[in-house]
Amino acid sequence: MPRPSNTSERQEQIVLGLLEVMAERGYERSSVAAVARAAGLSPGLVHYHFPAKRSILLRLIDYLADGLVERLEGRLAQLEAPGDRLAAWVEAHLARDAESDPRRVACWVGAAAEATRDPEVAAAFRSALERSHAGLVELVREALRARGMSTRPARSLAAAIQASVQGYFLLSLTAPDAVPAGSASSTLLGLLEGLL
Amino acid sequence: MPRPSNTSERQEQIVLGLLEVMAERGYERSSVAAVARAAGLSPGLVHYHFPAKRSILLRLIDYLADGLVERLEGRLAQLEAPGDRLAAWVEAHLARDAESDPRRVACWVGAAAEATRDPEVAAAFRSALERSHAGLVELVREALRARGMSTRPARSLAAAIQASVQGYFLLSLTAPDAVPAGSASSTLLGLLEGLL
Amino acid sequence: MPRPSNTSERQEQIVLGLLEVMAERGYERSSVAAVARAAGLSPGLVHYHFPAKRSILLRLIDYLADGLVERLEGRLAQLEAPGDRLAAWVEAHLARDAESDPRRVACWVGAAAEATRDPEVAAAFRSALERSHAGLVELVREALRARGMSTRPARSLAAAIQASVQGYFLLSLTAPDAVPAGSASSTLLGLLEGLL
Amino acid sequence: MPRPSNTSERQEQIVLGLLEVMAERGYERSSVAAVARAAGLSPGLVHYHFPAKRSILLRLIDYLADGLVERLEGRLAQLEAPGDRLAAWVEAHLARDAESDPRRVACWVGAAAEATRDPEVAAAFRSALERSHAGLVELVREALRARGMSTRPARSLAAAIQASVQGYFLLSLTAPDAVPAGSASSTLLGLLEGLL
DNA sequence: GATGAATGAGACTTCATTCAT
DNA sequence: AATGAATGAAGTCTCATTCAT
Repeated sequence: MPRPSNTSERQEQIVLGLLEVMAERGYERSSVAAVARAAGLSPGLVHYHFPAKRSILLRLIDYLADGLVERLEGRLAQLEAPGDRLAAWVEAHLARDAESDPRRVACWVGAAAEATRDPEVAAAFRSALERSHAGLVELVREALRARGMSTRPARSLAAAIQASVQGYFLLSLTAPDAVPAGSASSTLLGLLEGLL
Repeated sequence: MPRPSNTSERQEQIVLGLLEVMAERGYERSSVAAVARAAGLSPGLVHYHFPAKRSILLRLIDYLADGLVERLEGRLAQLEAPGDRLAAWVEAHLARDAESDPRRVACWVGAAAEATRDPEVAAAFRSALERSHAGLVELVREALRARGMSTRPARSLAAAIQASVQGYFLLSLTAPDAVPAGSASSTLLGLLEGLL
Repeated sequence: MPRPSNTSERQEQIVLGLLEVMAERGYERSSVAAVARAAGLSPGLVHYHFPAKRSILLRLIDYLADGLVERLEGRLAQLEAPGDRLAAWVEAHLARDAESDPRRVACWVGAAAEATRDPEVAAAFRSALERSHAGLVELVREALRARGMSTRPARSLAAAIQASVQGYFLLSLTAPDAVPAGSASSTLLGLLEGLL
Repeated sequence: MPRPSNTSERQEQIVLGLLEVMAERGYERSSVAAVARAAGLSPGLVHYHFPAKRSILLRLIDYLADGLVERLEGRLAQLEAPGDRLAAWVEAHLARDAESDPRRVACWVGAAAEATRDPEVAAAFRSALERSHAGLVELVREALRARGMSTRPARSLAAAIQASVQGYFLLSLTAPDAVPAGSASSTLLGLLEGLL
């Protein structure tokens, strides 16, 4: 009687272990042993379910993107007005509510740093980013159209918004005092308001 | 007859070695031996001039800030109009010209990631950031005043600008395709224009 | 109602798995998991049918000897003249025809190396070697007798022949260019001719 | 005052450590730690002087070849007659005298087995073999010429001699009882005598 | 009989730091 | 000041073997 595979549960368990450890120590210093401990598993088992440490990170990046997309879709579902929808995108990223998890932000920025030197991580990171960015470009285009403006600068504008969001992530981790509490999403939306 | 100290030249040499290696591999993977090699020195000498590997990073963070401030002052020196001065700040950060060095950006983002988990690095990073951020807040305030607007949102606005800049740094390293070439500083300035 | 045992089929399957993997990677680097995969079985099953990894090797050594003896008997069956029979022995070992399998040679030499340090493997290897060597000594004796020569040097001669064969195996794996194609068995037979 | 490099002494020390351990356990089971211990060094130091375990083996193969060539040249120096010189080649390989070291033979055969699956080791092994084999071909050619025979079969004959030698090595390790003591070189020379 | 998860020891390798010279 | 050898801890990964199902 074959034993049912539990690889996907275990993998998620391990990814959550990395999420926890990496938020604290960064990727490089998250030893496989520590990740295993955080996941409540034996060190050997990690390599039974993942071929290498790096592949856990790749999966974690996906996992973070999944969470974001889900959150985004929840907020977009009920909105019609282009302006509202764009605002919802920004808030899904920047709102610090019960759902949001600072560990996720820390891992995300850590993954970005890792992407800087590892091509495989870079690809995963880009593709994860793309999942929210493609939607953003479209939302910007809608908003421009709704106000009768040219959609030409849509990509540049989307890039500016994305950059702001990523930058807020980074600042919230490294220099939170520089960002007045709660100002992030409202200020960014204000800037957009001005332009549109 | 003691030899004349050459510690400060040597330290700069070593800092430049780290700049080079870290841009390629990240901080954690920059071995002291590799840094020494890049600096044209022996591994032992590194620890003669620095107590620990981390102190090289602390010094590098300062070095990066020095470069930025210098660049900033050069650009601000000749400008009077508040709007121009604010634009100069943005361009000093985002312009990709002969002076700018992608390795510096890579190290800066790497340092940010490192600051996430090491308090001492965090302090150095915050203080380096502060050196350009304090000026930014003041420039924003000037610009608001020049247009007869309240200076109340100055800090929030400065934070948004800073976030955009940091985010552009991060995106330029991890997903350059998302940012239309040359759009960074002009788009950000456009957003500010809209608001002011 | 116990299931009928299929251990012996399974064991052969596993031995063939080792033959395949070991020819490629050597014994030490042939993981049980890889052997199982090559055999189309699960890792756990290997240890159900064999107490330890080493016992697969012991069985493989026997298996290789079986193949050789079978081949030998096929060739000897129809020959009467002592000279021909000795030549048949040599050719059974050295001919590279459709029946011969380079993987077997690789495993054989790998087993020899393993025998160097593991007494149990050494015993199995010696006993496998003996199965073809005993016959060889006898064939040499016959050949000497047939020419009216003393049979005293039979063992030494047989050893020389055996050494040549084993050495050709080794060279064919490590330095095939040193051995002109097809020269092995004819040259060795030529040397014997000269002596006899 | 720079410290004088001792890398080459250390490397030799480490190679001798591998010689010792590998003769006993084979290459794969010779842990770097055990090699270091045998060499009287700390484990870390081994990797300071060698980039990887494998490179120690490459160096050992060279070392073994050096020893053989030296021994060979000593024996050839004083001989003129082609027949004697060929005999000297054989004896330099097979004589078991005070100079000869069974550990070297064990390592040599182990290296051959390793060459079977590692291309870099294979190259080193082939090149080491070539150092004695090139001379052998020439000696055979001389001997044939001296007796007014065609030198055409020189390469095949040399291969047969080389194979015998390598085979005697292998048998002496795995089945010494099959080879009557002291018979190796005299029997092989006898075979050559018969042909020439 | 069969599966595949689980374990834990041990392998190779890297590296910050120390120290004799 | 400077060199480069030396150390020892820690990291990633592999794997024979065991065991619940």
